[in-house]
Amino acid sequence: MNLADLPKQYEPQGAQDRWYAFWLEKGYFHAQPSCDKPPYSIVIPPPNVTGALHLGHALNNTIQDILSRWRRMQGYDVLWMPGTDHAGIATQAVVERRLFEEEKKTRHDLGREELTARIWAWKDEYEKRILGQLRLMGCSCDWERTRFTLDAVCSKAVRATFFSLFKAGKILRGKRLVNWDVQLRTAVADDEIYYEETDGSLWTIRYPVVGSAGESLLIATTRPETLLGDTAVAVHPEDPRYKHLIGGEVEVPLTGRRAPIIADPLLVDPKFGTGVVKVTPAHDPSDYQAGVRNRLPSINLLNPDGTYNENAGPYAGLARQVVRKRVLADLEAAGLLAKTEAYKVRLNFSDRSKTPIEPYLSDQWFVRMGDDDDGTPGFAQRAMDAVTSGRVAIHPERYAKSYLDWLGEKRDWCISRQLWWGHRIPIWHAADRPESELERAFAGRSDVVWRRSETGGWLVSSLADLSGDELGAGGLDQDPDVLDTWFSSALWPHSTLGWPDATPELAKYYPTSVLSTARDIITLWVARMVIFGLFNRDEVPFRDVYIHPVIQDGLGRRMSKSLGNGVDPVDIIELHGADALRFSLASGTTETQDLRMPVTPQTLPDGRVVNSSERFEQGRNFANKFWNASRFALANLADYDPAPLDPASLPLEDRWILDLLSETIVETTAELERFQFAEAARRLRDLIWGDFCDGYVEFVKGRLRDPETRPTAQRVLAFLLDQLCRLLHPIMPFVTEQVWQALASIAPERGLGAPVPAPESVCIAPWPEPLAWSDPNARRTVTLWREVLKTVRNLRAERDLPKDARITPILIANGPVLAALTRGETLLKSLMAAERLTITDSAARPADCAVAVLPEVEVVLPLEGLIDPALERAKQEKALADLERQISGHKAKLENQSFVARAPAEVVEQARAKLAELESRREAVRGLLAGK
RNA sequence: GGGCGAUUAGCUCAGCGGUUAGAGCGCCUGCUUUACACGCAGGACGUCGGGGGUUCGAAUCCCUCAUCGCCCA
Repeated sequence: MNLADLPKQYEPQGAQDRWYAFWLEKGYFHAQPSCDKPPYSIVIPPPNVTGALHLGHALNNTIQDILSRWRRMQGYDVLWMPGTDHAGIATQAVVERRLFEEEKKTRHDLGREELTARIWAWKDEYEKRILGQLRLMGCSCDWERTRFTLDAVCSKAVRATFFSLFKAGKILRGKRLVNWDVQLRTAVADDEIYYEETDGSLWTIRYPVVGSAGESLLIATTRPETLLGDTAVAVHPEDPRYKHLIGGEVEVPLTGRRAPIIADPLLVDPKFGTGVVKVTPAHDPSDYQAGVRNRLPSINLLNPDGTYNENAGPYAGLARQVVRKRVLADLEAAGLLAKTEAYKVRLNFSDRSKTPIEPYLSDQWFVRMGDDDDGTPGFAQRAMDAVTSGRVAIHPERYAKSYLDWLGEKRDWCISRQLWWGHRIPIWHAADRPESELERAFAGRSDVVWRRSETGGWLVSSLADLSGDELGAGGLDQDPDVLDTWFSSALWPHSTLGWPDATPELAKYYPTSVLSTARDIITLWVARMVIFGLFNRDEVPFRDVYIHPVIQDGLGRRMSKSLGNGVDPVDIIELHGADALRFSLASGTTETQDLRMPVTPQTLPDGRVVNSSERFEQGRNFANKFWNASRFALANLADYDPAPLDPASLPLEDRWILDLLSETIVETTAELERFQFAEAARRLRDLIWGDFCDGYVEFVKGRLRDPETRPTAQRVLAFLLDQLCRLLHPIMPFVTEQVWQALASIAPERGLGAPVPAPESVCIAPWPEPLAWSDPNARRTVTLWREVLKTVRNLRAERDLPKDARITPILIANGPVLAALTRGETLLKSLMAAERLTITDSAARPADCAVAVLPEVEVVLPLEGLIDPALERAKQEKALADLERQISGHKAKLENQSFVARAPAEVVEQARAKLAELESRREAVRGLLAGK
């Protein structure tokens, strides 16, 4: 192969297109349940079809692909299951917003069927885009098995799960206070709302005390209109101002209703405001809790669209803001408004519609998380046990705490959403009637169960859709709600494998090996997968959970569209290539919780200005470095001859790099096993750049020029390149395949001993094994050579020698060190570009010379006429002072009796040896100074 | 309010009880040395957030304060 055939700079685009297609064509990513390789499986955290992938996705999928490719090379039958999530409210909100912006229509103008059709179209577009992005990144997913949380396979699992939950009594229905989005007309989860401080007012309202003429309670509130739903007022039980009123009643202004004065130490802070609060259980979360504690009735004032309902009497049918105005005016008129003050209010907004959230009492469906009445551990407890027992291991370990804390609350999971996009709840409502009618209608059917509803009537759940006429025309109405998105996501590790059917995939790949995800969904998603995995399969869904860091910009802010600080992985691929993206991300994947990437604008070849980060240049440069080292090797392998080789007879520098390679294989493997991606990347970079490129390539150049030594050097070089491709492949799949294929064309058979044919792709090449031998002596010797070389260069640079100056270095050493240097004489001389190299045990030095005293060798550079003696002397004096400082440090340590007595013997010994070495170097430097 | 984490070179991060605290980027100096200027060679830059403690020995363990971030109320 000719150097001219290979571009000087690595061209990622061509390699990406070519080799990704090749891998697909070969079917390397397709798992085979029938094969006898052991399984290794990962399910992708399905990206939401709301939008395209961001850098966080790129990071997570890089990790998963590293694991998948590495394990595939290790000989596992790897299944990386790809797919996407319908993302319920998020997707519906996006489509609804667009519908309104573009056509000024709401979902009610379209109807359920038409709206969901539009969302499906959106889904098709984004699913395609997302999966395309994963391919661009090089992800080795099993595309033939791609799933979608709303497809037939996943839907079947959802239906089966709901049905068995219902049958097992784990499904509850009840009135609960939820975060209500009045625009989308649905409950939203706590994590789907955000807070904002706004300027509001604090109104103080007078509540007359019943039966105590003239006495009244002053109550401050930011939401005066909710007094229409007050069912109590509360004071602190120990508050002397109000103790005498507890048990009495007040008149709720404007309603003509009476409400009790209750004592509640949790709800009331006597130091805040007037020390009296109104209690509106249907419209405030803490009031709701107080209502439950004190058995208060609730009055729901709201219609689903946010207007006030008939319970608001004369205010019925009005919007919240209008009600507030009228209530305030009416209070003023009645003389019951005592005070109005400006006040900062913390308002909740829906993340989806950006409108204020109303706490709203509504019928919702729940999955029971608590333990059974007889003490049998419930869902939350079982999921906690899975982690505390170690059946699921979370990495880094500290994240197990948030998992356990959250589950420890054992709060029921609200699974209903008043949306149109999602899995419809498989419940049919029937009016009250004798149970015998149900028994008759569903006689002989095991796929239908029913239960009495707490509001009267029947709830019927079924595995198959019911027509609605089973109890006579119109006797059954399907519940309009859909399930929380997390319900289907919680099934992902087994639903994607075909459960409830007993598929070969389910048998082989469940439980999966690793789940890689972000910490913000440990509770929402990870915990729930464990719960449903245990419920449906009686087995945890994965053995290891890896929590990756969150990517932020340089200021520590999350990347987001609204901030304009987001980095699009596709842009990075276009700028620097997929390997650069992957390597840079892997390098940042430490155990830290946040990964900062300072964002800088950059111009694409087509002129578009996009966000990038300088950190990606790290990966680009490394890919290019590897590419060029490979070019060098390939160009020198033209006449490669795969004859057998005896590793024992190789030169020291070969044995040195092979020993380093072997060590890196062991360590990189260990780092990957421990999910230490940054460490793995660092070790590979150090070996390839620091040792192979900077060291070995320079060492071997001379031998490649000599026909005598060339064949052996070539065989080692081909072997090294082969091994490096394999090691680097999981992180940088494209450049390694590009090199692998080029290598195959000139050195198809390679290996350290007897040559063997190389696999047709690095993608399926076995993961490297460490060598059977190690050679500490080669390591020591070559390390010494490199130190000496560095020292000579350093002397040249520091003494400002002209670059073409012919030097004649002298190396002074004794015993084994002298021998080690002598073995490297030819190599050292050539790499120093020395006219003459003297290696000796004689301490005689020329008069004018620059000297560096290393621990075991003195490097002397004769510089007759080129040297300023005063300057040289100053340098040696500085070196002497440096040594003195260190010597006194070590002396003090060794004179300390407790150190000698208490420190481990080997540490003391080390200190003694170090001191001896420092002292001998000092002697040498003193000698130099004396000679001047 | 509770929990978790961070604070080390200008920036991004390693190091987590034992030599003189490291890397990449950036910075400075010199180099068209036929693999690579996305490079090579060399260099400068840190009282490891403050204070206390444990220890023969602390960036590393403990306590405390400060600042920042995340999660849960």
